[in-house]
Amino acid sequence: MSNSESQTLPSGVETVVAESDYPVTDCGLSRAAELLGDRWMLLILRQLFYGAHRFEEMRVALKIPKSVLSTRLSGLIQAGLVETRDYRDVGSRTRKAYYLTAAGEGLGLSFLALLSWGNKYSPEAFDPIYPVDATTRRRLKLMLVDAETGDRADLKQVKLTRSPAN
Amino acid sequence: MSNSESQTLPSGVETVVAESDYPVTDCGLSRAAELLGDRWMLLILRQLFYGAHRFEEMRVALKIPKSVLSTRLSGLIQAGLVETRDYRDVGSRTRKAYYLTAAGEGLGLSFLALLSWGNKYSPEAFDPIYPVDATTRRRLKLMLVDAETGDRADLKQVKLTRSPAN
DNA sequence: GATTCTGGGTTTGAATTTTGAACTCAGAGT
DNA sequence: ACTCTGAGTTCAAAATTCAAACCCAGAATC
Repeated sequence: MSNSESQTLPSGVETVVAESDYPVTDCGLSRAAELLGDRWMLLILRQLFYGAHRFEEMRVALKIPKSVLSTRLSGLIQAGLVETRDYRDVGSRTRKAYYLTAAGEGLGLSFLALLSWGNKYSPEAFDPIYPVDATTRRRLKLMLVDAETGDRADLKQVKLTRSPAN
Repeated sequence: MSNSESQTLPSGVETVVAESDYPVTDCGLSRAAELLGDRWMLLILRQLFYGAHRFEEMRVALKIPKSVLSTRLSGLIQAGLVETRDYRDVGSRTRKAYYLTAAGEGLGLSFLALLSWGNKYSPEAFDPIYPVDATTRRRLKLMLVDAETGDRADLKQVKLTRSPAN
């Protein structure tokens, strides 16, 4: 219990906390936690990223109860991460498929980060999946860089701040 | 229901799926979902990132029931993301504080990705927190790059693959 | 050396959520 | 008219979460 200015963190990360010590209520992560803090959300979003768009497809892949899938998808729609589009298979009536909106797609980087973390630290990461560039086929990774110059930055050097100019 | 080779995804992302259509069981994301797919885990980890290491500190900040905090912390320890260290305040006996291990710290990038996503897409991102470089104070962001050359890559160009050489 | 205080828990029973199975609905095909 | 299927909804049982009460150890105080 110390500051209300600047604080060095375990990771070497430093935060500037405006007035309160804790909770450091960064709305950003709270929002993410609220939405993804659920046994199924991440997995459902993964299905959408990977190209499973239909209710039944997802239900079978995830072995998720229909009732839960239904309410979760509604939630995602309400949260603006998912939208529906009609489709029609021959011999079937028109049905709804689920697609990510821009906000949903926006989670792409987070997904890659989590995927890479999971590969690296899961006890037995058998047969992991890597991101590569679709054309060059070269391996890709996430990096922290200066927002303007693009200079490489280090996670240990990260400080979280409230106002851009500080 | 189509391929078993290569697949173009909604985001323009393409996957190479070895033999099965769905589920594309990338263990990486499954692991993350398993651990973080809980109302509290992300928030607890955030506390640890932000420098709250003591039980009571976290409990108050998050308004989380003691019993839940207790079991979650045990879970994090078992999962290898958190370890305890003893500390001693004057006038108190030795107690345990919780710190991120290397695996825990490894989630740093994912956190920044989620934070940035939350800031960008939450309906009302009041007073968001940004990552800046601790010394230069310049704004930082996450970028997808070629793992070796460091050339900038595009999320739309991402393809997920199983074997490094493909 | 008995008493109090506090952080860090565990226990408990009630409230909530999740689950799986059964049921519904709508429209296409036969 | 009847059947079939994807996409739900409903419902009771099971699991989980919650808040409050209780416990425990050791430091300080008397």
